[in-house]
Amino acid sequence: MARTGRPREFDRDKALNAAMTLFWAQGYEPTSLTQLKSCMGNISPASFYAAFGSKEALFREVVQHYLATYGQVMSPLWDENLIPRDAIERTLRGSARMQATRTHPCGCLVVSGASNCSPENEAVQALLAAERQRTRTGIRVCVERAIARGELRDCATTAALPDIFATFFHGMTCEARDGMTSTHLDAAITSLLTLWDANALLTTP
Amino acid sequence: MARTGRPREFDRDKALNAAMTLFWAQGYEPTSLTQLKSCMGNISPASFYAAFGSKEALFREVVQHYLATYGQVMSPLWDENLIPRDAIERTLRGSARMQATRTHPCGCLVVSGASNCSPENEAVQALLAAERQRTRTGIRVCVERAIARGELRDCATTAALPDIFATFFHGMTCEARDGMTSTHLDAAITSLLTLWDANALLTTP
DNA sequence: TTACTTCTGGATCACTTAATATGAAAATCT
DNA sequence: AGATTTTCATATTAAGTGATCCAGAAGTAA
Repeated sequence: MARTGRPREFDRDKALNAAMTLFWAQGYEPTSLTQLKSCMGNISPASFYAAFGSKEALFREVVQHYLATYGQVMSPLWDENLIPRDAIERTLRGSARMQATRTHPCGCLVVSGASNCSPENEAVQALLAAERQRTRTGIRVCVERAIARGELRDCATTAALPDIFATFFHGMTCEARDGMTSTHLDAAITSLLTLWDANALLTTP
Repeated sequence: MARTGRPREFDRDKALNAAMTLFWAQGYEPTSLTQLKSCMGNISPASFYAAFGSKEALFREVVQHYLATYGQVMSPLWDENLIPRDAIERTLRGSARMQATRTHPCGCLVVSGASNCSPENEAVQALLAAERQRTRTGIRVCVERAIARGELRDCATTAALPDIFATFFHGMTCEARDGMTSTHLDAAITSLLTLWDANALLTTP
């Protein structure tokens, strides 16, 4: 795009990554422009606004970047080549490991990125809420597919499975941020999945 | 205490309740003094600081008030007269109904009250984190008591039950705030508890 | 009444917020 | 070279932040 003119002195990708880490740790509102500019390499206000537009625009870009990288732990949910149970198990385990890893802030940015918001930033909150809804849909589709494929009983217990998985999934953010280890989360997932297996149907191999 | 002098013109309890609602909906940091004073009956800064000390002091009082009222849905957890399974079921169902009720902000104040915090307000965050830890302990004690009483198998699945319940419990805040109804949460709890029953032992009546 | 205590309203504190304006510096293209 | 384009650093904007201060009003106790 910008072939001519003075090249920017800071690395835009590195700056975006640094911003993501800060937003991830503190959330949208408590993160100030001053903190952002500082962690992005002491860039000036002019450089910031020229490169990213505004705080909200930067946050939206951060969310997209997050979804394209760390958020990919959710991708099994949309992989129709996977057996539904596998898709959910991989998603849960992958997300648990990711959220509990200490090389970056704990928990999920989509869950905790804008959980405290004043009315004026409703749009930011809605952005993440929509993404969470997408996740719920993905889980529900997986369970319905399992029932349709005859891998899961069609009963009251399995009808509630999507809500259980979604609630558990979103709860992991709180647990991970409060220090629960990946090992503990993984054990909980193993135990939780016996709820699936208890309602599984035998499939002819 | 204050027998003499000019009596305050506003109702301190009503003001505290109004502040609780606002903190509950928006969280600690995004809630400004201006908003607080406004919702507390357009009281003046002087009146505010005389009655509550500071924003943080008010928040701590709000949390105590919350625990003493809405937070009482957790009390079965500490009632040793209840059968452990009952204690957990009542806590989950009571909390689900409370969190999804629309007469006040959705979700749990202890979970979402300070989830987005800058470093300078770490103390506020720690206050709620300690309370969440208390809940986890309560759940764990219940499960351990059930095992000790011979009502629950002692195996890997049941060892993970406390973490499952805690994660699910804290996840309800996200779901309730995103609009999940009490009915759906209740169905999820019913289904989740089959995980307990699948590992229950028969007790001689 | 008089003395004392407490609350109220308004002005104001120093500071931070997100966002601009300006002019010079540094690179590319013709 | 010279013209153009873009970025940079500094200063500055207006509004909002939590928190104080003070004069006066409104009550109680003697």
